[in-house]
Amino acid sequence: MAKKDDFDLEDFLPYLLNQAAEESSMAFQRVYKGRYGMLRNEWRVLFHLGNYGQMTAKEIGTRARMHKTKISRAVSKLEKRRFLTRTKDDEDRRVEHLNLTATGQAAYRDLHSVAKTYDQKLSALFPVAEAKMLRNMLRRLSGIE
Amino acid sequence: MAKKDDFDLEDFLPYLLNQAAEESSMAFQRVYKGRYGMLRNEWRVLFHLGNYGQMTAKEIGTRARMHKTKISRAVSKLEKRRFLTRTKDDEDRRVEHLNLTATGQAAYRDLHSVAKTYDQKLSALFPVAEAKMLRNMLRRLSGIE
DNA sequence: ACTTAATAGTTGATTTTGTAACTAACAACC
DNA sequence: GGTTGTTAGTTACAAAATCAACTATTAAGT
Repeated sequence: MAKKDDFDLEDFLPYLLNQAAEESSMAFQRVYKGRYGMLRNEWRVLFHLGNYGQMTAKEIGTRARMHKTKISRAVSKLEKRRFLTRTKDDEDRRVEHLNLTATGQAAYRDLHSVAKTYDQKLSALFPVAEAKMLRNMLRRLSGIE
Repeated sequence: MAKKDDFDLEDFLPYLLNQAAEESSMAFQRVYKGRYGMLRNEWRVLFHLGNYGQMTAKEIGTRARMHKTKISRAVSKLEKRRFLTRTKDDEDRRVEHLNLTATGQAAYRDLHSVAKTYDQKLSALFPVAEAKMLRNMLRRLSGIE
């Protein structure tokens, strides 16, 4: 019996995106969780600081599109584990500048290298041009309103 | 100052996938939440039953890759709201067959049509061939182990 | 038949998230 | 300079996810 409708749940882009996102996050999650007991938000904050250097919580939130409470909690945990330090801005004392400690940087380098390898493995599923196109399409989809 | 490393966080596929998934889910979430007070898991169960007809919780879990506790709770809520009914299997009385009620089917049809329209809008961001390729790539990424 | 293992689904305790209200600091306006 | 508004970040409480333990039923091995 053929489907009476041509639009199948498994063609629904948000669904496909979710499945792919979840599946592809899993393997990597096991690494940062296993090695450093980190949660996803903590890893994201770590990665942003490692990648872009000193940032404020606000800046991370804007870039990563994370809500400020997520960042606040992630920063607290990372601070408790001595992965980062805070320093108040002199001119605007509401603002805190976040910096990775040596420990944090080591963790970042480690995870960065795992991520890079993993990304290459995923990308290798497709021809180079297609993998590049995929990234562009995903970026485009992220910018919808 | 150029980046010292060629691998940027914003190129990381799991990250891009998550952003795109989250962004594209949001608009649709507002609909099923607003119209029917549903959560994502409830919508997923509803959609599976609407799409494939009678199923067991186990079958839904396998197809949608949802954990059984999520399904159990989603099914309870949908049952409470009279969107579905359960019937015990005669041969194996552990198994419950789930079916949408008329109300459930109406909700499904409504949301299905919204999803279809929304999917077309998303797909229209790209040429037809590319949109098709995107789906294929996402399916491929979902099947990684 | 009887013990052990496996399976479908539920429940409860803990962790994590989400939402909203909050503090503290700055800015703008009059 | 005092009122009002805005912004950075935190905290408290409710909602939801996770993980392990649980019930009930079936299957398998002896």
